[in-house]
Amino acid sequence: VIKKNDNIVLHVDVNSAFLSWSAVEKLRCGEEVDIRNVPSVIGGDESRRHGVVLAKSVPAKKFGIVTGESLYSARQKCPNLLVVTPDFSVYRRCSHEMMCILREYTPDIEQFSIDECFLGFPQSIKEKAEELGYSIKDRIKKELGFTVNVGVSCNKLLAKMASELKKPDMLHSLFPEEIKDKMWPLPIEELFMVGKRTAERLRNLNINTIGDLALYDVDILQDKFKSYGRMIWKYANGVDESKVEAVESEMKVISNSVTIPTDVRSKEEAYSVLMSLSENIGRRLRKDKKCCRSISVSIRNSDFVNYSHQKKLINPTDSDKTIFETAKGLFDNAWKHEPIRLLGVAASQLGEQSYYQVSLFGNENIEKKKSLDSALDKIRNKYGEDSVKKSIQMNQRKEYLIEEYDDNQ
DNA sequence: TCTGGGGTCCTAGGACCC
DNA sequence: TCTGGGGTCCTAGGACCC
Repeated sequence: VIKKNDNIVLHVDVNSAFLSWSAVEKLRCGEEVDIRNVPSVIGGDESRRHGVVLAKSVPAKKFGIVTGESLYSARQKCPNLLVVTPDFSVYRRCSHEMMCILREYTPDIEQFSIDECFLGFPQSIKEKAEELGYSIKDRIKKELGFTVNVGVSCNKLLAKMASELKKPDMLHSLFPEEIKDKMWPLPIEELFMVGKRTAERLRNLNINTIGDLALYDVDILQDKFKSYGRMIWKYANGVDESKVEAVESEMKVISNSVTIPTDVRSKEEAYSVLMSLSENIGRRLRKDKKCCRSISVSIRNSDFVNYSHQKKLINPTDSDKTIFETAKGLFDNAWKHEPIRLLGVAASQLGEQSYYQVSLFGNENIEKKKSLDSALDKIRNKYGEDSVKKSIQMNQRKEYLIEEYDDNQ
């Protein structure tokens, strides 16, 4: 039974976002070549082991280069590949400029990621929906210099699937009556929320296309894939009851992780990294006026195996020191004494700072920690913090400062 | 010089309580 | 003495998204 949805939803998706945005920025700065027209990718610094493809140009795609693969392998496919360093401040700016334009069309707008968003409209505009989509697409191209794909349908899932159909600089509709022709022939992994692992398991059931999934027995899917089975079956049938959420939902987790340029082998080195990660988390918590009630530490070893430990806190906190001390303890319990490639710290079970402050009692050191953290926030805001190296120097300095406030929490 | 970083959500199993 | 089940909380791990 397909539920009828009374809304029109547009999905706007920037084509090769990072690459397009870097291209626009380079042209703006007077560079001659448009990197969109040559085999190019956006990729990180391989010497810091950030060597993955974050976005690719259309010519690069013709060499079989895919997002997420290593630059090493991308270069083997295309020896003359141009690799461009990402510039996230440019991306944030371009994203913001696009969102400002989109907001002119409706207040019912949900940003889904840095380069995607959903726009909700009343059913009454249905006849003009495509025209509206085209004008949005062309206006972004004209005013901002990059192209987007637009999907038009009656719910978010179908609008998103529509915008993925053929790229770049295209608009597609995907209303329920078009599902059979436009969506069902696609391979199963092109369905939103069906990744590599699920695609493999579905293929073992002889489910190869989205249509195969749509027509499969939902009870068997539910048995094998639990709630996820029913969800992807609904998606394959174009059913999605979720609303365009114009109000930003509260962040549930704040995390920070880093691939270390060379494997960490000692506890002390690991502690230094955990300290700067903890400070980053603490600062962001305080900026959002939030406290966390749970901390987790993740480790990726040199064989790329990940594991993590987490711990619920007795008292919610936004203190660098408490986060760090907890992370240190978690690390000591988790670490298998093998070379470490990546370390991460995450704070979850977030809640309002003010709520926790009134509900807290018996911890007089909170105010002391607060003043220390806010003093350091000011220093960091003034001088910036970025590189792990620089942070480690600051950490050592902070180590001294912190001794005076140690309360053995 | 092969493989980033930041998120959301779900499940399973154990502890503990009634 | 033995057996049982439901509910909640916590942790670890894994799927997916961009």
